[in-house]
Amino acid sequence: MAFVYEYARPSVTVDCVIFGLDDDGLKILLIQRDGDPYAGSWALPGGFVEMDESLDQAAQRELQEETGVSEVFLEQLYTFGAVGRDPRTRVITVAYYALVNLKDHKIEAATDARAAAWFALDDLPALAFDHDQILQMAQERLQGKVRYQPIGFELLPEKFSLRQLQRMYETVLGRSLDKRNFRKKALGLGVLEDLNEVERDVSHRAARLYRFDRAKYEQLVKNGFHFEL
Amino acid sequence: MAFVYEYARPSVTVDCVIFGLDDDGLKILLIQRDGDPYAGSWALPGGFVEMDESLDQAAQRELQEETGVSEVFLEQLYTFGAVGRDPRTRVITVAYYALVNLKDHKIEAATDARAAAWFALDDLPALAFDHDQILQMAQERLQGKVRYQPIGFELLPEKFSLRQLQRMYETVLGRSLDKRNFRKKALGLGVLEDLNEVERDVSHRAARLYRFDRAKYEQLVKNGFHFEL
DNA sequence: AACCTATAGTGTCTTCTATACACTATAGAT
DNA sequence: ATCTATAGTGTATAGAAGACACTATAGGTT
Repeated sequence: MAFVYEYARPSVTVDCVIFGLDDDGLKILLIQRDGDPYAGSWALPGGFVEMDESLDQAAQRELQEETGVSEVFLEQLYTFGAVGRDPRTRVITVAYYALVNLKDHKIEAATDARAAAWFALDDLPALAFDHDQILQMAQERLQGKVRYQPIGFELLPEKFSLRQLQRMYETVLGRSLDKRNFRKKALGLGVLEDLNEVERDVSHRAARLYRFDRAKYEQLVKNGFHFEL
Repeated sequence: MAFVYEYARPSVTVDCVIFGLDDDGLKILLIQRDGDPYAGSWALPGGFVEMDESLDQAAQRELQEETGVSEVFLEQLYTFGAVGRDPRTRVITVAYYALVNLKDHKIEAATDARAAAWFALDDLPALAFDHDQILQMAQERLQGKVRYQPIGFELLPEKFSLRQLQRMYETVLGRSLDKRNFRKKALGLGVLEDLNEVERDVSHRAARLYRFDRAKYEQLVKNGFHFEL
């Protein structure tokens, strides 16, 4: 492995853009940096990739260490490698993104972060490094992807009503959808399992609850079905 | 920059999947490796990222050095970082892909490669490292992307007939398309400039020639137009 | 008990888009 | 003059997307 030391080579980090949904809309998870550079600034959770872990594993580990959030479905977003993006030295970062149901994931700041917190997308602090660029690309990817793949189900609780599903789509897409057309289409996809249950303790007519049937979804995809919502 | 030496950190390379089109169909550009590991094997052109160049620049440089192909529009594909993908040490590779018109790009093997050559996709040699995986992902991306973005124009010469355009789409998508419907749709997009010229020296009725109007395309995209072919 | 409020749930019509499909025109070769 | 290979053109049908308004009901309020 001598060549590793022959020249200075770029280092590799991972950074995670974690989207969460609650009644106020979309949020993202940030940490407050403890060490230099950008000490005190808010940043995406992330850190250096170790020799004995894959990129995916590194992203999961850093997310867990810095925020306490674990077991999320992280998807690779893009790799950022501009020369000056870290003021200290050359750092290439592989960015990941994920969607989580905000209520399922309690956060706890840890180790190399002062704090971890959810921020509304329209009320963000200044971010360290080029993390604003990374976030922007993540939002674009999310909007593009949610239209033809049912990734958005990660944002919802296990059991959800069609209204919750519609609001999630409206929030992510940033526009309103027609109720009847949405329901027709969502049910027509054949990946929602009707639980024969209704909401409880709501002061209006209770909605039926559904579950996302991932097995049926994967079967349809295998047969070449093309999703779109 | 002391920390670079405190621990062994993964190295970073770039690899390029270059698709070319000629009358026989889709080809990809490979180099024969000169040094270990996999000496003599065919592989995707690529190499280590230097400290003072961006990832995109590194991909362009390695492609030029190893194959003589330059000035192509490289797009980032995915970053591969499994622990054992290079037998020597830990190497993370950022994969790029591009489409070129085969006749415009004469290849010339150089420096750290024995040879460079185009290979038909259905008649490939065994590839070094995990390059078969990278290639497979590139093919999937290409098929997905060609349907809703006019990237395929890179595969054609500057001036082309609608027949050439249709054959290119058929080749990439792997299925045949209806001539009249294809022409209707292609012309309807409004990004083809009619050059008021026809083919020369063909032993049949000569086809009109068109040019891809990138400026018009970008203007339409900016106004939220959603392409699909 | 009557009423209020908030959301659930339901169908039809119109418009647009995708697809299937067959013949005439013409440049160059024979 | 004829042949060959490809250019170029329009319509009809089927399916998908989008617009649109009312009745039903759980719980709260008076």
